[in-house]
Order: sequence, then C-alpha cells, then structure tokens
Amino acid sequence: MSKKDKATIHDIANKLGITASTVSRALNNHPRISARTKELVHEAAKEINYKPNSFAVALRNGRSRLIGIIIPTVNRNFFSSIVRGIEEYANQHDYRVVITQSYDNYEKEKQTVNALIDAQVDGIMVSLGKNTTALTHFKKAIERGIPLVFFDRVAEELPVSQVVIDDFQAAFQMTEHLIQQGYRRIAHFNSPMKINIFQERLRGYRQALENYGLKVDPELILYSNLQLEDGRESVASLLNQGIPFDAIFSASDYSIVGALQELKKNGIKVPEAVGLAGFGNEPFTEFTDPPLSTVDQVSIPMGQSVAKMFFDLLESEEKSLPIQKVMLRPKVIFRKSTQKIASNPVAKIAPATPF
Amino acid sequence: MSKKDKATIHDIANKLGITASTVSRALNNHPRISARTKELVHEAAKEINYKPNSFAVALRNGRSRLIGIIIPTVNRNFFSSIVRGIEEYANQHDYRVVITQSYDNYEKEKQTVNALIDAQVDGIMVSLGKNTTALTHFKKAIERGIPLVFFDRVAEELPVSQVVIDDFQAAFQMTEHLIQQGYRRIAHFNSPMKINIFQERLRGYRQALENYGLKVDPELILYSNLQLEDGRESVASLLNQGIPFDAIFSASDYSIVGALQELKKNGIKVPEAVGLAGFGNEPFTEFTDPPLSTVDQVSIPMGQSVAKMFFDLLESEEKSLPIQKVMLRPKVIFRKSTQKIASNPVAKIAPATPF
DNA sequence: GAATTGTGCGCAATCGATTGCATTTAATGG
DNA sequence: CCATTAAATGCAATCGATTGCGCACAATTC
Repeated sequence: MSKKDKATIHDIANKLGITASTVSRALNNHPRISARTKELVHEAAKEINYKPNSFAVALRNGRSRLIGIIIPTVNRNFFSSIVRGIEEYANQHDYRVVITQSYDNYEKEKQTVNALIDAQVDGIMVSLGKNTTALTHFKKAIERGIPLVFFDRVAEELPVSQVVIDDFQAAFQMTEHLIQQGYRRIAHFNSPMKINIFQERLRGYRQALENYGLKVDPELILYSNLQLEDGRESVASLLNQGIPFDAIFSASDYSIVGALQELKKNGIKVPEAVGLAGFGNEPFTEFTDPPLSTVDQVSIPMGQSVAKMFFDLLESEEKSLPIQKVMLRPKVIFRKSTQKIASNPVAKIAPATPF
Repeated sequence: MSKKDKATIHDIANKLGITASTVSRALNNHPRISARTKELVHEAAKEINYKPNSFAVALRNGRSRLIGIIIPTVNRNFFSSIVRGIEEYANQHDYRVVITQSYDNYEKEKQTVNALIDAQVDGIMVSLGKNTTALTHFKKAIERGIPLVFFDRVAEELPVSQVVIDDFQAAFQMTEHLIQQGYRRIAHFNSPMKINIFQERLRGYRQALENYGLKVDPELILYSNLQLEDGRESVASLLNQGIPFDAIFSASDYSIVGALQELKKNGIKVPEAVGLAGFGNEPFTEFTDPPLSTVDQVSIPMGQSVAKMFFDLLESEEKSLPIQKVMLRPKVIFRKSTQKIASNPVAKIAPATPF
C-alpha cells in the first residue's frame, strides 16, 4: 500500500552520488573500495532499511540459499525435532529451509523432488518414504549437481552421504533387555518394507535371540504397516491362533500401543504376563498405562549432524565430494512395560553409551 | 556436474529461429501469437526439458509464488494437519510453502516475520505464539501490502482476516456434558496468556456453570503453562489444599494427561471419582487409560479454510480488501474419562453440528 | 487501388545485484 | 615537473523472463 517499493542499491547510490557498482562492492566488502565509502554505504543502507533482493541475487549468482527437506511427515516427534535441528543450523548460515512432506507416498515424493529442483534449492536432505523403491528421481538431482544428504531412512545404493542411528544395536539391546527380564517367547512386529531401518531392527532382534540361545520362531514375527490398528490386529491374530508369547518388541511405537490396548481388552496384564517394547520414543509412550519401554532416536543430535554434514558438503563442492556416513548411538529407554522383575519400580533410562 | 545448465527460453528461441519474446509470449498463451508457433514452442520446451527460472520470474514480476506459514510448532497434530491442508491447496495453485516455527517465542516470531518479508513471500499465514503481545512486526507486513491471514490463535486488534474455531461453544458443551454426567465441582485448567483461545474456553466454562446454576469457584480455576507437568502439579495442589473437586476440564490435552497420572498415583479413580476432559484431540488422548474426552479442532477443514481465504485475498488484491472472519464448529468428543454414568460404555463422537 | 484494420513477431528496456574491464584520480618515483 | 603505478570508482554486460512499442505483412473496406 504505502512503502511497497523496497530499497535497492540504486537508492543508496543516488543518495550518496555514487554508482550501484560501488554500493554493491562496498556491501560485499570488496578490497578496492575505500573504508570511508564502505562506511557511508552501510550507514545509508541502514537508514533506508535496505535489504538485498534475494531473487536478484539468486538469479545473478545461481545460488538460492534455499535448502529442501523431504520427510515422510512433519507430524512425528522424531522428524519435527530433526527439522528443528536443521533449521537452526541453516538459519545461522543464512539459509532458508523448505520443508516438504512425502506422506510416505512414492508419487508425492517424486513430485516433491522435482518441485525442489525446479525451485532451484541449493541442496536436499531426505528421509525416504516407506514405499520408495526406485530412486531415479534422486539420481536426477545428483546429475544436476545438487548436494544430497540422506538421514534415518536411507538408500544404500546411492552414492550420497548419510546419517543414521544404529538400529541394529538398539533392537539388540531392547531384545536382550526383554530376555534378561525373563521373557522367553518374544514376538516381533516389523514392516514388510525394504527399508534399512526395519531390516536392521529385525536383525538386532534375531541376533539377540541367537546370542541367548533362543530359537527364532517365524510364527512370532508379524509383518504389518505398524500403525495402531495393526498392533491390535497382530495381537488378536496371535491370540486367536493360540500362539503363545510373553513379550512383544515392535519396530514402532504406534503398533505397540495397539498391542497394549488389545491385551488389556483380553484381560492380559502388562508387564506381568506380557512385556511390551516399542521404537521411536513418541511422547505418548510415557502417557500409557503402564508407560512403554522404547528407543529414543536422538533426533536433535541427528538434525545437527545432518545439517553439519550438509554444509560441509556445500562448501567442499566443486572439489572432491567425499561420501560420509555417520551412525549415531540411540538411547534405549526402559520403562514399566518391560519390568517383569518388579525389583526396580522406578523407570530408568539407559545412560548414553559412549561410542 | 553434467547438464548443470538449465534450459532457457533463449535455447528454445534459437532452436526455432525466433526470439525469446515470442517464446515467452507463446508459453504464456499470449493472444497475438499464432497457434502454430505456440505449438512449436511447447514441443521444443518439452523436448529440452525447459523449466522457467523461478528467480527470474519473481524478479521480473515481483511475485515470488511463495507463501509463509508461521506456527508455534510443527510437532502438534493440530498444526501439522493445518499445514497439510494449506500445502495441498497451495500446491494446486502452483505456490510453494515455507513453514516456520516460532516455538512460542516472541523474539523468534519477530525474526521469522522479518525473514519471510525479506524472502519476499507473497503472503503470510500465522497462528500466534503464546507469548506474543506486541504486534508491530505484523503491522510492518501489512504496511508492505503483504496479505496476512491469522488462524486459531489470532489477534483481534489487527485488521486482518482470520479463521478460528468456536472455542466458547466447545468449552461450553464439554462443561455441560460434565454437568449432565453428574459432576458438580468442576475444576478448570487454563493459561494466564491473553490469547483469544484461552479466554474463550474460560468463558465457555463459566457460562455453562452459570446456565446450570452452579457457582463459579475461583479456587477451582488454576492457571499454568498447561504442559504435562503443570497438570500434575495442579492436581497435587488441589489435593494438598484439600479443595474438593470431582472433575477437571482442561484447556489442553497435555495437562489433562498429567492430571490423570497424578490422580492414578493417589489412587483416585477416573472417571468414577473424578471426570477428566481435555482440549485438542491429540492422538495420545485415545491411548490413555481411560481414553480422554476432548475437543477436536477440525484441523483439516481449518487448513482448507485458511488457504481458501488466503487465495481469495491474493486475487482480490489491489482492490478492496474485505476482512473476513470465519468461525468453524469444533467437534466435542466424549470418551470414557467423563463417563460417570456407566450407561453407555461405547465411546461416542458428537456428530458434526451444522451451523 | 489506396486506406484501414489486424495479425504475428522482433527490439529493447526492465526487474536488482554482480563483476570484468576500463577510466579517473591520487600517490610515488626519478 | 612529468611519467608510472596503485587506489578508488564508473561503465556496461549479464543472469532469465516479461512487456510496451513498433514494424512488417496480410486481410478487409470503400
């Protein structure tokens, strides 16, 4: 309405009786500009509230100072915390962040990648959708020379840097914990998807059983989409088929809550008759009755790690692009839902194990 | 690395032996360009995979096709659902969305607004932070002629369009429900913040009590930050002081979960001895034991409503800017936590009441 | 057949910032 | 005091797309 016209370097130039070139150089601290002029320019800039036009800069320099994040959904504690970590780091470096959601939908993910490329982001950080199999859309970005970093849900086939947590270790520790508590017929809920995180969790589960001389019973491994309803159904299925079990380790917090509800409905006591452990440390795992043991995916450190890796990559660009892989140590949290041994009624949190 | 050079209209022009002007006009369906030429241009564009350079367009047109969203945090079902609604609508209109979080921090909110203005977004949609009092940062946007739309947490003092839910009605209905269930000493948890939503919820609570001839007891109205811990403390405080109560209606789901935990700890039965009702319909309210009655804030319709209002505003721009206020009807959800009367064990959901 | 109206397209400026290549001015040398 | 060099700035092109104006040529009118 009123002062809709933004100040430009030309306004500064006119004000001072010099040219825009000089103003530009002064603002960019060019060595061939006198200290006095720089001073004047900065003053004038402040006075008329000059802000560089980001589009002009982007057009001229070919760098947008925009980075894209692709995550399955923002509505998960884990992802939103990561985003927060990235955002803070990026803002400090004067970059803006575009958050996009794939909703675990392959088509949407493809569109999103293309949209980001068209938007000319300077780089993309991705956590893959559950249903993503083909990766051509990312190859396109790589060909374009757009830096790429994967986190959590990654694709091993692509030559890109990545940050993950040690899902194997976490699953191993949780399963081990269940065994040590005295549970013997431990069921496992997992996803049929071919994503690293689920496969690693399964591997950890198996390894723990084997290490303790327990048989891995295929009947006890149930595949589903790991939502709340899936958890209920999986438990119902076990009960209906009369398959005995005394604990469940789920690769997702959601399905373990479903399991809890179904068990309660059938009058089965947790943790006395059946122990329950989830994965993800969603906030609600603390609110259930009993509170659920779970795995914290150290989202904040992951966000920072991703951002740092990314900006390292940005700067090293045009030179060699060393592919980095960082694996963070998750935190296994033991709560009441796995306390068959009632020795220690206080929930305890595993200390951050050093690397 | 390889085809890093993006195709431009000049490439198309060269290919066809015409000028960039013609190409531009052909792509924009200018009436003075022949059908034949348009056809050729479109073909060529497809062939060399031409994508307009958004910065050049933005620079030239002064419109960025970017809109900013400011919300307290993305990690709340309510907000992320709204974002989703907005995003879908915006993408259909070929706009991109920048999501930013204020973390309920006034300073951060100010910075964010400025950052968005500097990024030259074409408009901003905001849900205010809890601690926002001054509104000068928004006035700046208004002066700049940047369309603004508020939702949920709004400021009445500013001449901008807004979408809210009927917090008063929802609070009234929930309190009424508690009364009808037979609860008489109904406590209320609220925030000391001067935000519309909290004040309206308080008003609804009082009105219901009055309508049913119940006294509004100041001792029963507790102010806090409404987090989980606050809920525990509020209950503890009531118990310690020996203030009798047989129900709690909280303006937040988080504090009602805290209340539930504290009551359980003291062996007080819910819903038999004390009824509990929250606000927000966070997913975890379904997972607690017993499941909690709460208010669904119809986030999806709100997102759509906000987006629609916003784009209407964008188009009507330069003309009159009628200020619109939309008030959506929330859904009151009755679950087990308020079922003093055990007549109906099945959780029932209030039908969407028509306006 | 000359004048008028349309149609299809090119020229060149523009958006705001950057930058290679002058050009001007000041400082230094002989 | 004039030449040489360094220091400080200006000129003009550029990034890619858009658009007012104008120029050809064709179609229409009387």
